[in-house]
Amino acid sequence: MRLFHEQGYGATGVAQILKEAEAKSGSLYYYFPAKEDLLLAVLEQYKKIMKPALMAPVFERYEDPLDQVFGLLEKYRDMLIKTNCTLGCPIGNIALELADRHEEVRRLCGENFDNWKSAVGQCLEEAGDHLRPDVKVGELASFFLTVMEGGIMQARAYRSIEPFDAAIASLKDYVNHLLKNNARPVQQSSARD
Amino acid sequence: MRLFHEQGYGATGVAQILKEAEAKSGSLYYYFPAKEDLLLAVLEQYKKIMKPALMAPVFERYEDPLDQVFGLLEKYRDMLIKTNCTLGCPIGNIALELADRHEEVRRLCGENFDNWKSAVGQCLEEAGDHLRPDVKVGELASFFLTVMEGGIMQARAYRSIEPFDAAIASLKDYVNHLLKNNARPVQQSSARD
DNA sequence: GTCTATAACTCGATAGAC
DNA sequence: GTCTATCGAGTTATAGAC
Repeated sequence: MRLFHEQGYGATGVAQILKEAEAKSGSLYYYFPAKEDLLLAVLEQYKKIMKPALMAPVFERYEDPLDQVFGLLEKYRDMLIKTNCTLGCPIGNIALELADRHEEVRRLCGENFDNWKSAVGQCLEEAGDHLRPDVKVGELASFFLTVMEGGIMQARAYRSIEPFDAAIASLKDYVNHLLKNNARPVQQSSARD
Repeated sequence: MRLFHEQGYGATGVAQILKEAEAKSGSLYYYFPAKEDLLLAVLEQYKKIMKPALMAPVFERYEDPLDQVFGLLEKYRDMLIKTNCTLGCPIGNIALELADRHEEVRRLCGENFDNWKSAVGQCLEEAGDHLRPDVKVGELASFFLTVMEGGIMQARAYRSIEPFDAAIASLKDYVNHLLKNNARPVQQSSARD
């Protein structure tokens, strides 16, 4: 899981996996008939842990559903900062590297994205009272994913957090335009965090 | 250029390049000492042709600068449609695959992004009269790139144009919020095209 | 400058002993 | 189930003839 995230699937050799896992090829291939099966298992694992390991801790820290959503984006920002803007979203990486060639991989990336958007969409539903009635929650959740993935890509390409922060700032600005007039606006910068 | 775009850098073997180019290894390595030098040349080539080959034809078709920008996005949509949502942005692909490992590659991806945003930013400057005075053109241009790249990623992961179209629709909605009240809004769907 | 042949190495995967 | 040894194909790159 870690190596695929850090280096990508193709660039990670089975030999390195065996070395860092302190396992032998016989053992690995007994459980995973091919390298690709290992990737599928990794993607299944991401599906399993996304909500309990990634979202739950964030959602517990905030009451307001919009704070929860932007707190989630902050998690990805933390990862960029910690890795000097080298590590991106593990699903997005795999999707761009392999979605065209391995249908099963593509499907699992889609399911991970679905779960991500479903969780974000749920927050937006809860914030529905503060949103203008014509706002389509599903499309907005999809837009959150789009902006996050695009922001991560630029952060990695520039090896700088700046374009990611700019993307989130624009997203917050947009969300504020979608709020009813009497709603408390989403704060720029870390004032809300 | 084509093979790196279709398959990625790592997944494209020198042997395949030689075969499809009908060249022999001796010739290739005479001009490009290593495979990576070929990639650098490809990225330089993208820098060269981006404006004359990609942007100029679009910008000629439209008078209104906002039409020009969204016409450019439509070009990427065309590519997704033509390839059944398998081919993405060549620069974004390379950036996510190699930005962490090859500093020179990363720098060239950044320069390609810079040029893209500079061209989009110029359009936005020209549309400045219709934009609210507090709109920061540079940040908005960066947001266009973010949304486009994120939209392409989702389109490829779902092998469907729908999430891309949804992303562009949200972006248009946002831009309309940034327009002065007397400005003609950007049209959703193909009404403007 | 371009050719053929191949070196030197890594890749994913397997066979067979234990 | 796990081990060692290794297969065969594919990789990037080079040497040397022309």
